[in-house]
Order: sequence, then C-alpha cells, then structure tokens
Amino acid sequence: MEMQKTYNPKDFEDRLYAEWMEKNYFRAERDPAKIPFTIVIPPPNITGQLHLGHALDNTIIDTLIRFKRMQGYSALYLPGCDHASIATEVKIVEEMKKKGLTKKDVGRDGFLERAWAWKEKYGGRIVEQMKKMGVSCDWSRLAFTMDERCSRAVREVFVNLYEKGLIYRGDRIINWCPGCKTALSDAEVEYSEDASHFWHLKYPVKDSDEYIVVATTRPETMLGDTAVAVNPADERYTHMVGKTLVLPLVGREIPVIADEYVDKEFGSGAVKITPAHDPNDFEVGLRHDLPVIRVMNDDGTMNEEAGDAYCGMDRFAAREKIVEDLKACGALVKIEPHTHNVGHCYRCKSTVEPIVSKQWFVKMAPLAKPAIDAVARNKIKFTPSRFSKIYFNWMEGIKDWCVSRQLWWGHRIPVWYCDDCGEMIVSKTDPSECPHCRSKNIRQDEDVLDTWFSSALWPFSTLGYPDKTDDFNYFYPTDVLSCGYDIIFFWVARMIFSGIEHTKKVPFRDVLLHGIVRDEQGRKMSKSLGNGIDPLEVVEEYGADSLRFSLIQGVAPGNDSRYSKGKVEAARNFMNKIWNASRFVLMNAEGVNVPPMATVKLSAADKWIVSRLESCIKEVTLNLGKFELGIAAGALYDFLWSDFCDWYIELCKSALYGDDVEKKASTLSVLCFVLENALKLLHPFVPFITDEIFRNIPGTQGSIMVAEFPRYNAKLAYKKEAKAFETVMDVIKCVRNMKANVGCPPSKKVKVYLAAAANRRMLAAGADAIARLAGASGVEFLESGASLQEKTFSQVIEGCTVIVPLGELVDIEKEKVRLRQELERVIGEIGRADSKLQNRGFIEKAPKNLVDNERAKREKFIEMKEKIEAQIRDLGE
RNA sequence: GGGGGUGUAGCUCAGUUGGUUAGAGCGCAUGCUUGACAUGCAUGAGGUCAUAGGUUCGAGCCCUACCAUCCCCACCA
Repeated sequence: MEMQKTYNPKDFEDRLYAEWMEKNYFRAERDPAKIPFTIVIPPPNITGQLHLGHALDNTIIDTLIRFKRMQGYSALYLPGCDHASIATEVKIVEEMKKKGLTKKDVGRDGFLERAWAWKEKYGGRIVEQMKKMGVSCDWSRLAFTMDERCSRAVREVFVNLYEKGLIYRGDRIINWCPGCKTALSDAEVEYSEDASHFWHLKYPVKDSDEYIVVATTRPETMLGDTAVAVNPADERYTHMVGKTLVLPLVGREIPVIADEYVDKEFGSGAVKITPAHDPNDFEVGLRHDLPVIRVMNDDGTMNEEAGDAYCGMDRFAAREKIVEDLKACGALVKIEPHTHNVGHCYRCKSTVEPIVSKQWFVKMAPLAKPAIDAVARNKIKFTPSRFSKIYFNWMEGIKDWCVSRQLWWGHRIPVWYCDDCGEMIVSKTDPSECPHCRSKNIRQDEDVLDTWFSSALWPFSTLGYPDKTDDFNYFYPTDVLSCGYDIIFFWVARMIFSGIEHTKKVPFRDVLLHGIVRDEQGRKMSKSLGNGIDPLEVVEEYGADSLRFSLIQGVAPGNDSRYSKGKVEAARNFMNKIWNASRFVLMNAEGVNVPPMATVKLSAADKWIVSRLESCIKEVTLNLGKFELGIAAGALYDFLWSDFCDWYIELCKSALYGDDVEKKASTLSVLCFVLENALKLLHPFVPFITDEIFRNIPGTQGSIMVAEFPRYNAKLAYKKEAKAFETVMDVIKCVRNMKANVGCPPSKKVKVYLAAAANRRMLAAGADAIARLAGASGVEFLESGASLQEKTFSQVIEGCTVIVPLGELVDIEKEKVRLRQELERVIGEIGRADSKLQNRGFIEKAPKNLVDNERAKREKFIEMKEKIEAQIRDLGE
C-alpha cells in the first residue's frame, strides 16, 4: 500500500465506517456460545445537535464495547434518541412563533405533526453525527423513546403502577412553569440566588387597634392568604392565636393559627399562610383545614380570585401594584433588600411558581427502598464509588414524583374520563367506550408524561419489555450504564427503581460516571456564553480518532475535564506518530517474506520490546476492566511513542539497513508483531486509524474490529532479559547526556569506553546500538585499573562506568564540580537507604522484597560512590 | 443548613492496594535537514505534592483540623 507521509483521517474514516456497516460488524447476535455485554446509550435529545458531552459519552461507551467485542463477548451498543418532551416542545413553539403561529392555531394534531417532522430531521442528524465519531452502535436496534416498543412499555408501566396503587392523581402543590405552562418535577427546578426584597406587611386584628406584622418575598401571594401562623411557644403571640385578622386590600377575614412550622427567631415570628402558592403553607393548610385560594393563572397572570384590581395582570406587574396599594393604605411597614433562592425552569429559565394543581404522581417511598438496597448491597456499583453517597442522599429524601405535564409532545397519559358516569378508565389499550356505563362519551386525559418517565424504562423498553423477547432474555440486564454525573437524579436513579420494580432485576451492574467537559478556562459550555464546541467541526479538522483520544487521555472517572485545541492537537500528533511508525514498518517489510515471530531468534532488544508490549497488554486490559480509560490510554501512549518509536524502531535500523538477511527478517517479524498487537490494544480508543493500518500488516486478515484482543503471555515477558538490556539503554542516555553537557554536537562521533564487571556480554551485544543511538565511533571495554591517556569524561551508572574522551572539550575544573555534585547526590541516597535499613521496624514489617530491594540499592550506590571518588582522584586534587 | 469535589512543575492534568530517586502533555531553554514522522529527534531547567497536626517501619495517597476554590441537595416566610 501507498501510505501518505502524514496522517490524513479524511482519506479513510468515512470509507471504513461504511464498510463496517456493510459487513454488519455492529450487529450483536444472540449467540448462546458468547457472553452478552450490553450498554444502552444515554439517549440524546432530539432538540438539536450533539455537543462534546455526547462525544465523551460515546467515546467511553464505544471504547468499552469494542474492547469487549474483541474479547469475544456479544457486545451490544444500543443506540437511540429521547423525545425530550418539554425541551422539544419549547423549540417547536419558538419555531412556530417565528411564523406567527401558536399551539392553539395549529391544534394538537397539527402540533404533533410538526413535532414528528422535527424528530425525523434532528433524530436523523444525530445518528449521522454519531457515525462520524466512529461509534459501533447496533443501528438495527435503533430506538426512540416514543416509538411503538417504548410507548407500549410506558403504558404497561403506568397501568401497572396504577393498579398497584403506586400512581395517583391529586391536588398537590407542584412547581409550575408559567413559561412552558406545565408542571415540573422537583428535579426540573434550578435554584439561583436572586436579589430581591423583603416586604413587611401589617395585618390588622378585626375590631381592634392591634396588628401582626408578617414578611414576604412574594407580596402578590398575599391575595391568597387564608391564615397567619405563629409558633405555639411564642409568648409574644399567645394572646393573638384564635383571633381574626382582616386581610388588607382584600378584606377577607383570616384566623391566627399556631403551628410548629413557624420559626420564632426568623423575621417577626409570624408567617402569612398561602396554601395555594407555597409548599410549606400547603402543609400548614392541610393541618389546619384552611381554604386554598389560588390567585394565579397558568400563564403567570393573576386570576379573578385576586380581585378586579389585579385580575389579568402579570404576576410581576401585580406585585408592584400591590406593594403600592399596600403602601397607600398604610399596610406596608418597610422594605428590606434580601437575596434568596428563586426556582427557575430548567428549560426556559422562567421563575417557577409553586401552585396547587391536579396532577399525576408516582408514590416514591415503596419504589425507593429496594433501589437503595440494590446499591447498598452492591448489586449495582458506582464508579467512582463516592457517587453512591450522592445517590443515597437523594433517594432517602425523595418526595413523590409529579409525572404529568401540560404539554402535547410526549406519551399521553393512558387515562380516560367518562363524561356520562364520571368514571376514570386506566388502560393499556385505547378504550372505545366506558366499561362502566358503556357510554362512548369518553375523553383521554389531556396531559403527557414527564420525559424521564420513559427514559427510566430505557434499558428494558428498548429490548422488548413488557414482552419477554429473545433480545430481552439475552441482553437484559445490561452491564454498564455510562453517563455524566449530572443526570444521576434525572435518569440513573429512576432507571434503577423502575428496573427493579418492573423487571425484578437491576437494570445494570455498573454505573460509570464521567464529568463535564468544560471550556479552556474551566467554564461550563453553554449557549449563552457561546463557548460550545461542535464535535463535528473537530472531527472535520482533526479526525474522529484525535477527538476521541483527546477526550479520554488524562481523564479520571467522575472528574470534570477541560477541552482545548491543544489537547486535540497533541492527540492528532500521536495519531501521526502511529501513522508514521506504521509506515516505517510496512515500508521496510515490503517485498520481504516476514517469518512468524515464534520461529525467529530474538535479540536482546527484541526481547526488551516484547517484554514491554506484554506489560502494556496487562496494564491496558486491567485498566479497561476497571473503567480507567485514561490510564489505559496513557499506557498505550507511552508504550507506542517512547518504547516503540523512540527506542525500538531506532534500535532496529541497523538490522534493517544491514546486510544480514536473516537478521533483517527476524527484526521485521518482531516489528510487525509488536505493531499488530499495539494496534489491537489501541483499536477500542481509535478505531479508524488502527483498522486502516492493520489491513496492511503482512499476515493479517480482515478488519481489526473483529480481531481478538491481545492476551497477556507470560512466556513473552522476558523480565530478566529486558532489565539487563536497559543497561545498554542507560549507556546510550549517558553518552548523549555527556555530549549535551559540554556542547558536543550529537552527530559528532566519539569513542566510548565501558568499564563493567558483570554484564559485559549484554553490553558487547549492545555495542552496535550504542554506536548508532549515541553517536559512538566504537565501543571498547576497559579492564579494571586501566586508565586512558586522553582527557575524558566519565559517568557512573548502574553496573557500568561510561568513559568518553572529549579532548579539548574537557574542562577539568567544571568536571570536578559536576562529579562532586554527583557524589553528593549518591551519598544522599546512601544515607536515605541506610536510615531505612537501620530502622528495625522497616526490616521487620516491610515486605521482604522491599527490604532486599533497599539493600541492593544501597550496594549499588556505594559502588557508585567509590567509582566517583576514584574519578575525582584521577582528575587530581 | 446538609453533602461532595478539587488544590501535585509556568499551564492542563495523571498518580491504582500506602512501598524505588513523584510523572505526562503543552510551554520554556539548548542542540539537531540522524535514510517513518519538524504533527519530528536529543538534552535540560522547573515540584518543601495548599497549610498544620496525627496514624505508620514508611504518607502525594489514610485520619483530624484549617485555608482556598468549585459543585450538588434543602429552601426560613
């Protein structure tokens, strides 16, 4: 093959992906001979396009999937999208608004038509984007939260929960978004510290000069007050309890009640109670049987209950007017500046209003308990483990889940009401008549379900639930669930309790959480900051492999990371390095009949690189198993760049360019062996480049995607030989270092003398390497005691003294200084070793190998010390 | 109010079960057209691992306190 000089991913990424698709490599078969390994995608919203968070999701999951697939599992990466009820509806409303249309104008059916068209467009686009990232999803199983399968699961679950009494309808205080005009769950409200005011109001006692002062942050709600509460133990107010107050502006008579909820120390110690507009007040209202007066409409304007003066006004305008009116009638005592936490809709950012409303709720306590147990008893394991604490924290304090939404885009609640007999029909299938009175006059509930209601079923709804399909039986429960820690509450927790409740099994064994991808300055990427990065643009510029590698490299599970162009460039440079190393190997192998490695005689350098490869295999496999993708990627980076390229390839050159045909063939054999295995190890991380190169290695067949992942082979570990060879490398480094220290150009050949006692054979075998890599004109051994006539530099390394005659470059005084510094360092090391070895505790308690190690080290340094002292003597005191 | 993260080289970050002389990338300095790669090669400078105690034969790692910084949950009107 003709390989380009530089790595150019555009030449092959799309082509390879098309081929993988065509060959059906992504398809996970229900092979009874294989063990299944399943990951379902965190389904991206169809609202728009993918961002770097999705890219990270996909890279992590795809890396694990490809790894397992190569290990022989039937690996299923199940793709899909989420209908994102509220988010999509907001987008479509916006889109219609541009054309001057409202939801009302187009009607429910018209609206849904637009929504489906939107889904087709953006859902398709997202799939295309994912393909660009190289993910090996089984597209034949592509799912959508509103497709037939998932919808059936939603109905099944809703009805089952209803029949078990775990889902109910009732008037409760909920979070209302006046922007989206729908109820929200607690999880969908974001709080922020907003500057506001504290308005202190005076409520007069009926037929008296007395009054009570209350404070509020939302004065407009006073129109719905139905009591004022004080703490029963508060002596200031004991005499007031039971008296009647006259609500200013409204004139309604309301009681003073006593309730523990009130904090004596806070404010005036008296609280106005508005059951319809505050969660705490609602509870107080229930305890005291207070009327609930709702003064606000769904769109955030005041209603008739607010009185003619305010009816129809927006809540914030009404607030101003009410404050003015209160001031005018003398009911306003004072206004204090006050910052407090205000809830905002997580989609449209409008200020959320707590409002009493009739909604559907899922009863959480019975569902939460087994879900907590599953994690507590390690049936599900979080990585990193600290997230289980966060999970417990949330699950233990969980309140009932408001699941109805006043939206059109979503799963319509499977409940019908009979206009004739008033009965409610909860059904998995659409009824045609009322089963109670046979009336045809039935209407379906107008509302849809929270998006997360269907997301919660994702690991099993996508596999066929409620039917016990073959897929369900084979692939469920899934194995790993990987997503960002920011959706633990929204998604992970809900999948856990849903999975346990409806399938009687935990939906996955492992939860692997990753952090948020931030911008270069550590800020969250957001539309308002305009600092978002489109992964496709990065792919376009650098290729998918570079993006994937840059997202994985140096990242620990659960930790946030920063995206930067520099990181992608570094990854791209690594790809280029892989590319060129491969090009080097393949070019040299061209026309050569490369023998299998098992048949050739290995040199010391060969054994060294094979040994390094084996430990790399070990490390990569181990760390992928622990979800430590960053460490695994780091090990590969070091192995390929430092060990393979900087050392081994350089070491090979003399054999490759030499005349010894056999030697050349055996070297190529090792080069191909190591390259092939390294590519296999790399493939899960960077699928394209590895496959592109793999096909050109002599002796390989087909795609690397379906090759077997390398297995550690203890026979190839060559621990002793590898260690011995490192002395040769040390000599090379030492000579280079000496040259650089005195400004001798690296290309200038120098004679190298070695004084060594033990490992002469190895050093002699390495003479050629030393000559080539250190720029030596020759390597000679000095007998002990022999000395040279020329001026020399010498340096002591482990097991050897390296002596280089550098003639005129030698500055005796400078060299003495260096030697003395070196001596000092070595003496320091001896001292350190001594103090350890003289410590009885260390000798007795530390593992034996460590103690032996320390002894050996001490010996080594003492030997070095003596040699350095001898050198100093030679230079003359 | 409760919970959690982070703090290691100029910058971005690794550092696994506590065990060699604490690492990488980028940046910096010096020198290299060494027949794969300047998206490269070699050499080097740069760290009292936030601070103070403690446990241990041994601490970047475990414990306690404290400082800084970020996040999540709760929502006292």
